[in-house]
Amino acid sequence: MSRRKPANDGPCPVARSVDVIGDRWSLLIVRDAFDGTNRFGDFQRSLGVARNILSDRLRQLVEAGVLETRPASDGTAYKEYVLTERGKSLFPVVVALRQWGERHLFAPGERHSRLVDKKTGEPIPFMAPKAGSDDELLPGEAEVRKLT
Amino acid sequence: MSRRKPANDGPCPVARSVDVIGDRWSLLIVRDAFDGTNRFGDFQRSLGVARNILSDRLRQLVEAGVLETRPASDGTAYKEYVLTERGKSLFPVVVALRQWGERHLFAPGERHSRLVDKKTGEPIPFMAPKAGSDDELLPGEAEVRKLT
DNA sequence: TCAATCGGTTTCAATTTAAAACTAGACTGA
DNA sequence: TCAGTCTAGTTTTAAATTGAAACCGATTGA
Repeated sequence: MSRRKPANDGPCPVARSVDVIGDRWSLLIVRDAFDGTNRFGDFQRSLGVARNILSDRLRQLVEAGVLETRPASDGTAYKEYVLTERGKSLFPVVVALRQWGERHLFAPGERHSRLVDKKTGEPIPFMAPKAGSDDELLPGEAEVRKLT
Repeated sequence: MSRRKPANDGPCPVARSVDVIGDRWSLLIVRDAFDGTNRFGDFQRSLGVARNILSDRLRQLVEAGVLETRPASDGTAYKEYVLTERGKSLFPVVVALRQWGERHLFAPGERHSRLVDKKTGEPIPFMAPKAGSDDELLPGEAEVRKLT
C-alpha cells in the first residue's frame, strides 16, 4: 500500500513534479506509454520491475491523473493504461531527459535509440527554453521569482 | 555507502538519464544549484534532506559529472558544489518539470514561484519540442527508432 | 474442461532511507 | 589559548521501501 508522504504542497513546481514522477519507475512507465505500451504485462516485461511495484506505480500515476484505465481496445476483457492529456503534456520532460542522456551519457560512437519525426523520419532537434525573443535562454539568464 | 545497481547500459537515453538523476533528491539538488545554492549546509536547509543522504547524492552527482567541487569562493576553507557544463545542460529538464508542474499541479489561483528572464523580468514561455519546421511536435507525431 | 495467461495482491527478506548522535576541523570572542 | 560554535560530513540504528517469489481469481486458448 503506497505510503504517501505529507503531499508536497510547497510553492515550487519542480518539487511538486518530482513528487509525482520523480522516481526511477514512474518516468520509465510514462516513457513506455509514449511508445504505445499500455498493458500491465507489457510494462512489466519492458521494465523488468517487480509486479507489486509496477502495480503501485500505475495506481499512483492514475491517482495523479497522468494515466487512466479503460477497457482494452482489442476485445479482451482486460483494461489498459493510457496517458491522459496531463500525461501527454509530460512529453517535453521525457524529450528533455532523452536529449540530455543522448548528449552526455553515451560514449562517443556508442549507439542509442533515437526520437524521430514519424512523418519525415528526421531526428527531433534539440529542445531548449527560449527567452521572449527567439534566443536560447541560458541557465544564468533566468531566475526563480519566489512568490511575494 | 551508495549501492549502485548494475549501471544501466541499455540503448535508451531516457533510462540512462533516469539512472543518474531519477530520484527525488538529485533533481532538487540540481534545481537548487541552478538557483545558486552551492554549500552543503545550504542544500541541507533548503531541502530538509537527511545529511547522510545529501552527502551520498552529492557524491553521486559529482561522480556523474553533474557537479564538481571547488574551494569556496568566499575565502572560507570549505568547498562548494557547482554545476559543470554537463550539469548546466540539465536546464531544459528542470524547466520542463517546472512548466509541467505549473500547469498541472496547482489549483487554479494557487500561487507558485515563477521562472523569469533576469533581464526583462518576463516569464519564460512554454517549452516544447519542435519538428524540423517550427511547429510544435505532439507526442503522437514522434516515435522512437530503436537502433538497428 | 483443463492448462496457461493475465493482472494483480500478499508475504517476507534485503536494500534504502531517515533521524539522530557523533566526529573533526575551522572560526570567534574573551 | 580556551571554550563555544559552525560546517561538513560519518556512523548508528530504526523505519520505510523495494524486489523476488508465491499465491489467487478471472480470462483465454486448445
